[in-house]
Amino acid sequence: MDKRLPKLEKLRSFGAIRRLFTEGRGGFVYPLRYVVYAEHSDNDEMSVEVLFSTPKKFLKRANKRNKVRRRMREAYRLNKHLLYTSEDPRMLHVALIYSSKEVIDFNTIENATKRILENLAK
RNA sequence: ACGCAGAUUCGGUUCAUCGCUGCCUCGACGAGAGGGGGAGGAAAGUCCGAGCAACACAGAGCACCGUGCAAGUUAACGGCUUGAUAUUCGAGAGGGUAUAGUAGUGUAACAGAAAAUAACCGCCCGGGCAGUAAGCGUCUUUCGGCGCGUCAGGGUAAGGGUGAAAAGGCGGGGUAAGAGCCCACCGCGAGGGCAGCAAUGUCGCUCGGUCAGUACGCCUCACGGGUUGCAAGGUUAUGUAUAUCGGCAAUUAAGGGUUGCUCGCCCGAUGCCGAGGGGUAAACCGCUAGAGGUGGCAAGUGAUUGUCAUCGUAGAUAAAUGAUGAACUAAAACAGAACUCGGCUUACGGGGUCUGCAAAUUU
Repeated sequence: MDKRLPKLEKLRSFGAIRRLFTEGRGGFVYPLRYVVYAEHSDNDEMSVEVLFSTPKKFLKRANKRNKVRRRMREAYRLNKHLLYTSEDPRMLHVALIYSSKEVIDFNTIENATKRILENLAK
């Protein structure tokens, strides 16, 4: 199973991000908010681009934002197979946004990430 | 030893599994494999000073801002070092704070008679007791004397519980009472000698009789200050404008630039010709070897400097340097590079080293 998360799987294009936030649909699983935009895949293969964000509004200190973002990325990396085993191949753009003023431990973040990915895979 | 003071230093480590990033080698510049790098003492605040870059540059006056003891140090500084003076905390080692000038000028809460002119209380002097006010007691035969009170006048700044601060202090003389009014000593100021580069210190010296209040401002003086910051700025690809630039013609006027204002200076509407390029958070350069680190020796009290040797030490771009588990040992503190340095300030669990202090306690 491929657990790597190279730069190619990160959402980096400005236009795609703008489209994601204007046209995507969202949800919330404590402590994460997520936004998703789906397209039909051209070659019938699953392809996902993901974006992690920790707003300065919730965590003032840069080192805390770093810590949380790294936990989110790690949780996604270890569980992204949930998406790739989906029955319905699409091209997905996903944004995961941290929404808590506390620095939360890895297990909670991982459980939230799992539930979000299971929802998206349906 | 415990306890203090100062300086300096460390800022979790190891293992396992799974990852991220850029560099080197193989491969084809791809995929992939291997190797060896990968946050801090403050990376932070953005408070000073520089480098670097672009733009501006015609100067003058006024304003504005910053700095303000001396000498040194440095690329530079408002930093640092050593020292000076005053004040303050501490038993001590030591620590904190302040510092140009005073010619002029303003303000000083509360308290206090009064906050710098001198008034008030008080003290003293001689006079009146009626005209708007007050006489009384006592001695005396009376005139009148004495005492108290009271009224206005004059002389005083010794005393007046305050306060951050009260117009030199103490003693003697002097006086109606007092006062540097006079004198001695101390203090203060000026000069001179000596010590020091200097700030300044000091004196068996000379002069001045009062010369010196404190705090905060205004003010004055000296020195300094162009603006914007790597999203600076440059190269390449694509290439449809209204930005922008140059030339010519035309026009002197709205406006713009020159840190703020005034003057001065410069540019100018529009047309034609030529150059140019918005966006795509495009790619690359800038981008890390630098006033660099470490060690030795030498100079210096020191900041620092010189010299020799040696080391190679993050360069990301939606943004890497991590996650989980285990052990040490206790779920380490503050905290995350964004062009680069020198400082300052602020945050910080727990240690290590060196030097010094010694009031109390224990050995």
